[in-house]
Amino acid sequence: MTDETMDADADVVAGNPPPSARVPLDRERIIRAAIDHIDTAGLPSLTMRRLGASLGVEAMSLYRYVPGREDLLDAVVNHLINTMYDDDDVLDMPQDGWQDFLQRLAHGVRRVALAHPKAFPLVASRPPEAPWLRPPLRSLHWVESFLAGLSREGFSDDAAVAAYRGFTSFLLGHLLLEVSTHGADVGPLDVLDDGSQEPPKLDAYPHVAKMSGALSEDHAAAEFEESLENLLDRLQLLRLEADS
Amino acid sequence: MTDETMDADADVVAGNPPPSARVPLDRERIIRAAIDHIDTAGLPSLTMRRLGASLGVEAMSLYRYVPGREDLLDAVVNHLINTMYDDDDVLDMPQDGWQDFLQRLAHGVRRVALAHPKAFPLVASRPPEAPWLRPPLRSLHWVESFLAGLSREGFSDDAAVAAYRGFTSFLLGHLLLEVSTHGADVGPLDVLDDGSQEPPKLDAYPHVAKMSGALSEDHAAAEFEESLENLLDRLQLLRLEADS
DNA sequence: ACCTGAACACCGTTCAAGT
DNA sequence: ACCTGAACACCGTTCAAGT
Repeated sequence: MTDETMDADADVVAGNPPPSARVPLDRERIIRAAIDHIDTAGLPSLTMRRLGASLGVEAMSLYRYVPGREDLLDAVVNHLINTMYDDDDVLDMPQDGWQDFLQRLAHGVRRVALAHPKAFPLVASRPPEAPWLRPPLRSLHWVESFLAGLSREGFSDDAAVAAYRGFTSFLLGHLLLEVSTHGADVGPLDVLDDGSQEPPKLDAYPHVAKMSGALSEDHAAAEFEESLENLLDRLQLLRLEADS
Repeated sequence: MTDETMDADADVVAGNPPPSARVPLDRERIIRAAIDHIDTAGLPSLTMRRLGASLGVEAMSLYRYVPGREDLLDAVVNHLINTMYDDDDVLDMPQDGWQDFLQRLAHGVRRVALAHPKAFPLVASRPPEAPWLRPPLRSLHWVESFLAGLSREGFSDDAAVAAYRGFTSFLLGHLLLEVSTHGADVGPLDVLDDGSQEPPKLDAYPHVAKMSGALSEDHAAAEFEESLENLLDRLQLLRLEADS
C-alpha cells in the first residue's frame, strides 16, 4: 500500500473524484448538469460544447452516453417529471378520495414547474411520444397512475379519460403562464438592463393603461387553487354520469 | 404550392414584376415566407439561409429588413395574432353580449392555431414583452379589445382582469394540446416511417392499455366548446361580484 | 474503457464591396 | 438602393486515434 493509493482512498471517502483516475461520466450526471444549466442560463444557451465544458470534458464525450442533443432534451423532460417519484406529497394511488389524489398530483407538477421555470416549457413543447401522452403528464407511469386511481374511485373508462384531458389542459395552461412570467425563455441574453424595463406605450390602449395595476398583480397561486377546485367540481359531475 | 425554379416565369405569367428588375424584398414578404416555411417544414428547419433561398436571395439580404432571427420569430407571432383583424367572425367590441364576444374571440384564436399547428407553439412559448401580455393573446390590440369589451358589459376592472387571466390560460392549455396532436414540433425530420408508429409497450400499464381506445379518440372540438361554456359560466359569476 | 483532435457540414451575423 | 462574397465565431456530430 503506497502513499498514492491512500490519497486516492481519502478522496473516494470524501466523495471526490480521485485526481489521477477521474470518475467517468454517466447519463444521469449529464442530464442533471443539463437541467442545472437550463435553470441558470436558459435553454437557448444549452450547447453540447458548453455542457461538456461544465462537466470538465469535451463535447464529443457526451455522445458515449446520449445519442444526441434532441434525445438529451427528451431525457431532461423525463427526469423532471420523474422527480415526482421522490415527492412524498404526491401519491401513487388515492388514499383520501380522488379529489385529494388529483390535488396532490396537481401541486406536485406545479412544484416541479416553479422549481424549474426555464425548463418547464420544454415539458410543454416537446412533441409527445404518443398523441394521448399529453403534456405536462407525459410519462406512462403517471398516466397509468391517473387512470388507475380514478377507475378505483368509481370513474368509468370514458369519464377517467375525459378527466385526464381536462386535468392536463388545466395544468398546461396555468403552469405555462405562471412560469413564463417568473422567468421566461431568455433568448439572446439581454444585457445592460438599466433598471427601466421600457414598457410599450399605452397611450392608444386606455383600458390596458387604466388596469395596468390590476394586470400586474400576481395571484397565480390563488388562481391555481380556484381553477383546480372548479375543475374537480366538473369532474365530480363526470363521475356521476353514465357511460355514453 | 411553390415551385422555386418556376418562380420567375410564374411571376411573369401572373403579370408580376419582370425578371430583369426583381421586385425588392420587404418585411411583410419575409414574414409570410417564414410562416409558410414553418407550416410546411417545421420550426427547427427555419434557417436564415434557407429562408433567404426560398425567397431567391442570400441570407444576408434579410438583415436589411429584419434585425435578426429572434426578431423575425417575434414578427411571425405578431403576424399570426393580427391575422384575426381580417376575420369577420371576430369582433372588436361586443355586439350581442360579452359571451358572444368572447366566444367569437376564442374561436378566432382557435382557427389561427389550427391553421398553423406547427407555428402556434411559438405564440405560446415566446417570452412576452410584458408579464401581463399573456399568450396566446399577446398583442396590445386584442388585450385592449378584451378589457374594453368586458368593461362596457359591466365587468369591474378586477373582474375584467380576472376574466382575461382565465380566458388566456383556457385558450393556451386547450389549443396547445389540440395542436400538438395535429402536427407537433418535428425536431429532426423523421424519415423511413414504415407505417408502424411503434407504440411503447403497455404491458406494465394495464389501465392505459385498456383505455387506449378512448384515449385515442379525438373530441377536441367538443371539449373546447364545453370548457369554453364552463369558463363563461364562471366569468358570469365574476361579473356579478362586487369589487374586492 | 473512456476521452479527444481533427474534420465536416451547417449555423447567425457583420461588413466591405459589387451592381 | 439593394444585394452578395468572404469572413468570423460558433454549432452538432462522426470517427479514427490517443491513453
